[in-house]
This record gives sequence, C-alpha cells and structure tokens, in this order.
Amino acid sequence: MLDVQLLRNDLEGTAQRLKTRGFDLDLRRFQELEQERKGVQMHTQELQAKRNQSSKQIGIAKSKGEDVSAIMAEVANLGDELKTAEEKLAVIQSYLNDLLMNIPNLPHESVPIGKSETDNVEVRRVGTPRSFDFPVKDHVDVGEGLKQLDFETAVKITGARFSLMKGPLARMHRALAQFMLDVHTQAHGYTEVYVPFLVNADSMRGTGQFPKFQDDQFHVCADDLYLIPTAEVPVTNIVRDVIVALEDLPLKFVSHTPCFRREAGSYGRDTRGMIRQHQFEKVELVQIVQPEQSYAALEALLGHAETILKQLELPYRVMALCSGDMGFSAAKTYDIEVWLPAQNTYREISSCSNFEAFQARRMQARYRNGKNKPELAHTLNGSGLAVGRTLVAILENYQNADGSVTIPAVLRPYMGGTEMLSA
RNA sequence: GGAGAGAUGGCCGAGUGGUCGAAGGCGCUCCCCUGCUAAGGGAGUAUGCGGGCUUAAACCUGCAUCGAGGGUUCGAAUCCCUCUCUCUCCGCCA
Repeated sequence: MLDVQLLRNDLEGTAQRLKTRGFDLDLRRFQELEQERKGVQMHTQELQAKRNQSSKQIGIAKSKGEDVSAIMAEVANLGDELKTAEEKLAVIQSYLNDLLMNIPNLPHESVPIGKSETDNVEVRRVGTPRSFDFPVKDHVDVGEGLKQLDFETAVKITGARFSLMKGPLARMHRALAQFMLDVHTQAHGYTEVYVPFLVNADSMRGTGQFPKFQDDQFHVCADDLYLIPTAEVPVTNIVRDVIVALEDLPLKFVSHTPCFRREAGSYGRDTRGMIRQHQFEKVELVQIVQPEQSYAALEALLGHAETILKQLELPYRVMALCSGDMGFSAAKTYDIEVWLPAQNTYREISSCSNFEAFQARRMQARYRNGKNKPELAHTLNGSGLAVGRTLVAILENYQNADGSVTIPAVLRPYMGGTEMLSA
C-alpha cells in the first residue's frame, strides 16, 4: 500500500510514476473520494467531540445531584445525526481503502522503464552453457528415462501440474533444499524458520496477495484458510503488528516450504514438465531492514541466491526487471534465470525484490528509529532458490549421453556420496 | 469433540455504567541528591487516524483504540450478542 499522504500531496507525480508500470490511477475518483472523506470525517469528529463533552457534563452534574434534563435534551437528537455521519464515513473509507489496496508499488528510480519482459535489462551473466556432443533431452525425458519422474501417476492421484518423484531423484530434491538451507544459515547469517503452510486472509493482505490475487490462491473453505503461494507470506507476516527494536535489525529469515499456486490464467503455458506446478518447494530468503539499508540489502540478498547457482555450477544470468514487468508489491526486482539447454534459453529460478514500506504499511511492521519513534520497516525477499526448477536445471545441464545424470559435487555429501543418477 | 476459566499499556496488575487512555507496581528515559557504587527524591514514558502550524520536524488540538465485530445507553474497559485466541480438565490422536 502506498502512503496516502503521497497521493494527497503529489497526486499527479505519483500517477505519472505508476504509469511507467502500466497502472492507470483514477485521479478524479481519488480526488472526489478524498474531498468527501475530509468533509465527512471532520463533521463526524465534531459531532463525536460534542457528544463526549455533553456526556461528561451529564456525569459531573449527576454526581452533584443536579438536574440533567436540560443537557439531555441538548444531545437528544445528536445520536441519529452522528450515526448517519459515522456510517457515511465508513463507506467512503472503505471505497478509499479498496482503491488504495489495488494500487501497485512505485518503481524505484533505478528501475528500467519498460512495458514487458522484453524490456528487462541483463545485469550480468555467470558461467558458460556447456556444449553437448549428443542430442539434448529435456528434464521430462531425462527424468522419465531414469524411471524416477512420473507425471502420469501424479495426474491419476491428483491432476495436471503435479509431479511424482522416486528414488535417488526424490532424494536429490530433498538434498537440494538441505544444501540451500545450510548455505544460507551457515554462510549468510539467516535464521531458519519453520512456518505454517496455511494462513489467514490478514496475512495474505499483509504481503499483497489480497485483495488483488485472491483467484491465484488455494482456499480451504471449511476453515477459511489459504495454502501459501510462497514462504514470503508466513515469514514476512512474522513482523505484522510488531515494533522491532532497532538493535534487532536486520532480521534475516530463511524458510523451506511447499508453495501452492492455482496458476489461474496460465493454462497454456509450460504445460510440459515440472517448470510450472500447482505444488512446488522453495527455499525463501526474507529480510526486514531499516529503510536506509534496503537497497544494499537487496544486492546482498541477490548475491546470496546467486551463491547457490555458483556452487551448483549452473550457468545463469541476472535480470533487472523493467517497470512494466515487476510484481504488484515490488519497488525493485531482480530475476535470476538459469540456463536450460533443452529450451536453449534462460528461465526464471529466483526473484529477489525490495518492497520498501509497501508491505510494511499494510501490516504495520515497524521498528523504533534513532529517535525512538515507530517507523515502517522495509521488507525484502527472494527465492534462494526454487527447488523444483533447480532440479530441472540439474537434470538438463548435467545429463550424459547414456541417459544418466552427474550429481553436482556440492550435493554428493547430501546423497551419501553418490555421484550419478542412473536407471 | 465435551466441560469450565480467561483476554486491560513494554511487563505484572486494579478497575461491574460517568470528569478512565485507564490506579498501583516493575521496567525504561531524563533530572536532582550522595566523592564513586548502592539506596533515595522528582518528572516523563501507548498506537493509529484527522485538523492546525511548518520546507520539515517539533508542537497544539480533535477522534478512535482495554482480544475482534455488532448492540443497549446521553455516556461502555465495565451490560447484552456473535466470533477469535489462550489456559485447565476429560476424550481422541502423530
């Protein structure tokens, strides 16, 4: 959520900046609502003040045993007027709130201006894609060839966009998560957290999934809870309605969770394989920091995610997302894309964002600044990394001519020393 | 799932219709005092939202908030209803 003051003080400028990410702010509607709000709110508060004063007088008079009928008559018809005013104010405020909750974050000044994916800017490229002297198979063919990846059974059990792994491949999937957690806790100073995978609507609102992306979530109706689309939701909401002591910042959390996404609206895309699943696992990095430090923190967090790819020796590139391609809540986002030889392209494997105070304002996540005043914190997160897609990248990049797959060196200690996946 | 008890400020804890945003204590901050330390004395110490003032902050002022939402009343922490959560006992269970 943006600061309302920003809209009140510089509506035009804010609208301009929002336009760069393809959002059209309804200026007239905001102005009308805001003007009405101001009038009604002042009127309401005036009436409330009047009522409070009279009630106090009645109390004083009664305690002295005086006659109160005169004052009572004075406030007699205040009630209805006040009730009307309060109801009107509530309606206006809910309209304003709806408007506000659906406005995306402002892009940071360093964000490249652009309309779509094609305007994203490559920041760096690390590692060289291997050249194969045999026809490259995609991860589906590799995994099914090993008889360790089975989509057919997953479809039978549940439906499309689910997968089933067996044997050493299932173990490698688990090993990947363990490896990532160990690196981030031991080398990067993150605290591991285990969190609920079902959350309430308040948490979804806090990180910005609600109200706009309600259709993308799995809803457990009987209990009115939602399956998390990312660990970002439960982990960032740790600080909802909390005022963190200055000396406790930055907070750095890492969490390994399953993620559930309905993928509404992406029916035709990535239907083959485990690139786009309703259920996948992710190791997520989350930081809560002071505003002055959030951009340095973003670079650091990005580096932490990159470390995993470097250690797995997977070629990747870092993209700075343009204004038009960023997510709703982000002020700045870097995507890390891993090389997939079968697709002959780089595909997203991590997304690292600084949300500035956008999420913090929604969830009242604050810290005490140098003057001991509560101030909104900045929140960041990034995948470090998406486990399923990392597995895909390994299957494709480490495949051998005979259909086997070499296990990256750093994973072997997690695989009982095994060096190869083979049928 | 059944029965009962409870939810008040950073913490403990008082408060069953009236000058209560809330006694008292602890903690914390500042000041005084004692050569230092300990003890003692004084003052201050919630958050959100509006309005005024301002470049801004500070400040002044109004409103709201005693788990959440609704109701009764001129007036609700206090009475009524619904919900949530916590604790105890029983049942069940990994």
